[in-house]
Amino acid sequence: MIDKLEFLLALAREKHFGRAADACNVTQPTLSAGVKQLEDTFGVLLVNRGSRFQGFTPEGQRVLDWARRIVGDARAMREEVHALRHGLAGRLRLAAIPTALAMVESLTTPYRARHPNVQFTVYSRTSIQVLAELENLEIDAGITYLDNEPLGRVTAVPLYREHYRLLVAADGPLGSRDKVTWKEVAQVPLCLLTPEMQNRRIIEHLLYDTGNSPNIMLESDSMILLYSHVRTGSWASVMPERLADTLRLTDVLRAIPIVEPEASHTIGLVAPAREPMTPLTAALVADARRVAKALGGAS
Amino acid sequence: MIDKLEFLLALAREKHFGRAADACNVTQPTLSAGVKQLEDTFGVLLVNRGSRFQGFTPEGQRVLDWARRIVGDARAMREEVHALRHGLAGRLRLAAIPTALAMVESLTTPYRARHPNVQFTVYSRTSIQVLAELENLEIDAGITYLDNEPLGRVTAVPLYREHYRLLVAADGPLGSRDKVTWKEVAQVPLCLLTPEMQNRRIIEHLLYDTGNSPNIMLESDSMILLYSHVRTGSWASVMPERLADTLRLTDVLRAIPIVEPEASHTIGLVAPAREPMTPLTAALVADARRVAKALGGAS
DNA sequence: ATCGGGCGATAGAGAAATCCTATCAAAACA
DNA sequence: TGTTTTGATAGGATTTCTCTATCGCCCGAT
Repeated sequence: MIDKLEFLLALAREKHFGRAADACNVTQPTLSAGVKQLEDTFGVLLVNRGSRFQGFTPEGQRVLDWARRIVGDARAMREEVHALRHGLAGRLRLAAIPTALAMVESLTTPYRARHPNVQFTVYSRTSIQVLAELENLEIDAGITYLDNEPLGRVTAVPLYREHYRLLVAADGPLGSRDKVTWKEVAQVPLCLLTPEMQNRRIIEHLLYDTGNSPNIMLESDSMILLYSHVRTGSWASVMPERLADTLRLTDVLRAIPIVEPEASHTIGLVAPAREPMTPLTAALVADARRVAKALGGAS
Repeated sequence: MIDKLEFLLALAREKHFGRAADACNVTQPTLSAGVKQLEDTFGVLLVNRGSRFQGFTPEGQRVLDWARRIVGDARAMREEVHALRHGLAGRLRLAAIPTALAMVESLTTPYRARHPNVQFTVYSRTSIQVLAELENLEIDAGITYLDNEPLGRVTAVPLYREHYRLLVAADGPLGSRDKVTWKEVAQVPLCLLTPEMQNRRIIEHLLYDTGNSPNIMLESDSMILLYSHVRTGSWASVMPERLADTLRLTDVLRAIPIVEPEASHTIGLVAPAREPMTPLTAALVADARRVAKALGGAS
């Protein structure tokens, strides 16, 4: 029964019988039969299909909600019983938005000190993907914006606030200033994330609000690519201050506060709003609260 | 998987492999194998057995908690999907303490008017049993004291308050009085519930507090037996006023308020604290809130 | 000490389910 | 119109499940 519900979850995220089957390590006929069996026991069609996957019926949606819950609980049960015998162990699957990737270590390092047998998998994802994968139990927790997208059924722990800075060489454009306006920044050629990233959209929005259209010289979905370019001193960028600090960019570049307006957004940890949480996730949330205090709350 | 968890639930309430197997409609070896399989997948012993059932291990207790939750959710899922297709239908299993049995109709009657396809099973149980069976998912909701036992993880809806009256013929002992004290009542030979019932313990406690020892002429766990005796006019009893009214005892007998102290206890509906509830239970809780208002709240 | 009954584990056979490979039909795409 | 993609179906092998029958153990009674 529970494995059939897992089929449904896989189908929900893959939207494709074949790929969902792969994800479950079964063949496509097996997954088809599993879904069909669920439909038989409920006496209701769960999936709309016309020679290809066409989404879930209303009943399917409800079953999907329950499936997420039940499958999640079953996993939490296994994990908890295992933890009772062998202490906290297993793999914690995280996803973070690119601008938060550099600070993940401030969560994982103290966590590992406390629970050395826990392994990590950390994905770089857009804020949308973080929430979607959290929903589908593909990850245990995420690090993303708390104040932009609607969060859904999650527990959120604010970690810090992004304050935006112009990263530029001292002898570059505006490099001698103590503060700059968004209007001025819009004149500077910039390196930014690609537009599917919320950080890019936030910054773009602030730039467009000045009435000017910014000049994005280079864009990438990889922070390490942006970092290596900006570090040369020949490219400018707009970044959260804490990120620039963590990357040691402020050693070689100026990080100039951008005003009018002084925008900021909250970044935090999100975990499924399950009660109780899995032991691994619960420990992470507890650590996150401690770290948030160390980081000066969400200030 | 889920059916194995059901085995565990049955074992928890029957405390006996054979009887638990019967309750699950399987043979004893099948249930034994199911439990063993759970133990194998978790890699932990769940049940202490020394040629007979000796309770659960600590890990078994935790698994049991999860099992209650998962099995309950699975049932709720089935019920909800069924309700989406065919409207509310099925069987609502209730348990009420004896002194509340007569008022159950004030819940079931409006419920049935709204949802004619729902069938009822109502058990007469002690307040302890109500909570235990609620815990083990043997019943969907219960009607019991809200202010005496610790309730545990339930949602409670207060329905009314029990105010105690001396039921006695007009020409019987104290029959002409407008109010009596517990001390006086302690002198009267009474018909009461048996001592495992909380109502009996409440009344006995009030009587003993006067320093006298009451004279319990007749006791039973059956309300209809008490009713038929008291109705003759030759036996006296102490009952909640609303109960006496519902049973029309006040037509033929006097119901004299008992003071010093004017004790009262709250009776209410209790349902598992599951979010979301099963549709049948949710509808019952909604009705209970309405009925509570009609009854004048918990006053 | 021995017998008898209750309880749960074990063995083995038959039944049922699950899962796979191979194939098919329909729709989508070029 | 041919090709590809997608999900359903058929048939057979394998695994899993569940039953009957029986055993071993503990306990209480004789």
